[in-house]
Amino acid sequence: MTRDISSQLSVIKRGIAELISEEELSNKLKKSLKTGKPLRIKAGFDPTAPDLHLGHTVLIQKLKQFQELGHHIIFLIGDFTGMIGDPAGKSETRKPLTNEDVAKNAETYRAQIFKILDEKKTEIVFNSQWMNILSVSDLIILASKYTVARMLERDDFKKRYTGNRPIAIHEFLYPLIQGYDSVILNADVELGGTDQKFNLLVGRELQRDFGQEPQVVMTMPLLEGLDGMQKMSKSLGNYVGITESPREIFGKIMSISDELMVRYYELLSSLSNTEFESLKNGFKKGAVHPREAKANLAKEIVARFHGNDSAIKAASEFDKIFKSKGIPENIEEKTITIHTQDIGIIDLLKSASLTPSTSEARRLVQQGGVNIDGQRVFDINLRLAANRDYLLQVGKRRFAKVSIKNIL
RNA sequence: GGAGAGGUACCCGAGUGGCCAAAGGGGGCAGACUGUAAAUCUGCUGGCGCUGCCUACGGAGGUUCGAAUCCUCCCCUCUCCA
Repeated sequence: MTRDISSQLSVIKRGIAELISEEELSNKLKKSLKTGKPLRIKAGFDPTAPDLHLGHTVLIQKLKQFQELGHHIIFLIGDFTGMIGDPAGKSETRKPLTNEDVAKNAETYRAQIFKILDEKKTEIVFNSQWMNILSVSDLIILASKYTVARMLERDDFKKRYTGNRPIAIHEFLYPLIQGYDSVILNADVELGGTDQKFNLLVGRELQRDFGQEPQVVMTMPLLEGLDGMQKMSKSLGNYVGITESPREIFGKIMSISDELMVRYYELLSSLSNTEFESLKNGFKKGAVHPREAKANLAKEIVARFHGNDSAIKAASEFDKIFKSKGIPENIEEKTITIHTQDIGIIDLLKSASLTPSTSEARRLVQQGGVNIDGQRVFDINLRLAANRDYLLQVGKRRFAKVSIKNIL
């Protein structure tokens, strides 16, 4: 910890949504510098969704910055809440996670976050460690520290309450449990998305009740998903998973709107503030070509998770397919076995899993979305002879080399 | 416990006996165009043995030639009262 307070603060504050409060943080940093004790930085994750996406990395990038400043990162896996199961409001019953699931998901997390964080300097904890041994009376005491009216201050509770939508009792316990985690961990700072603000603030109250100095609360903006409207989430399908292939990640970044690209630069790229501002202005004035800027962003992000070479390859592959209308390398090869001399195009598309249903296959052919050996096909009754290979293209980006073998 | 409102496709949301595989919007997919899987425009968007058939409007029965729409019971959500 060699950095002075103001330079630490400028790094920490970059890109954040809210800081409660800067003064408290500054005091904590001062104390830390004086005593040589790093600050304890907490961030919690839900193990029900083991796959991290770019939205999560906004937060993890911030943790990394703290880490680089020499502070102690505590990565909390909320396995206790995960094992209870998901809150109400869902029509389908969700099966609660088993110990095995949690362990597996935690392993996945570990592998994923250490693409960004330094493994040696990161502490991973599970809140089941202390929640499992909390007695009912302890829980009731915990619950007595908060009121319904205060719970209803939380925006989504309020919205549901006024919108006549259900709120299950245990949902009120979640903020309390999360706050209690901060007490147990003696957190100095807790990071979360802006949607976590309420929960994080509950942590402050509880710490005060338990005689601790309240944690500083820092929220990071929620990253919009690929649609640019709703927050990025797996269930909405508008996400970029960090374990996805370079080609997928690159393509998905290229598919975002120009407007959203600026936002992604702001929250995801490692550009400095001044670099970001100049890019933003250049874009506004038309000096920066949006396509090029987007490709650079896509490359940066692919490189982060797959390395530089993969990024360059993904970029050239993308150009090949979409700029020069070429075909990618490494096309998936499939063999279809039939018992007749030939096979109908619709059947083939379905057998090769290029479409989920025959109806979908029909629609695609009728709409001109299917090419065979570079030739567009419109006839849904077209039959293809067996014992040869075909290059199938469905839409712009689904390719397959299909070999049809007949066994009579 | 009582009274009332409601549960529609991936999501939101219309529809109160046949013209409803169900308006409209969002999302998704495809095509055109292009600077990209941007933007914009157009089409499509339950399944299948596809000019027809099957499944579908919380669940199970019933009335009817015919039901998302009417009746009965059940499940779930919300509001007010206790």
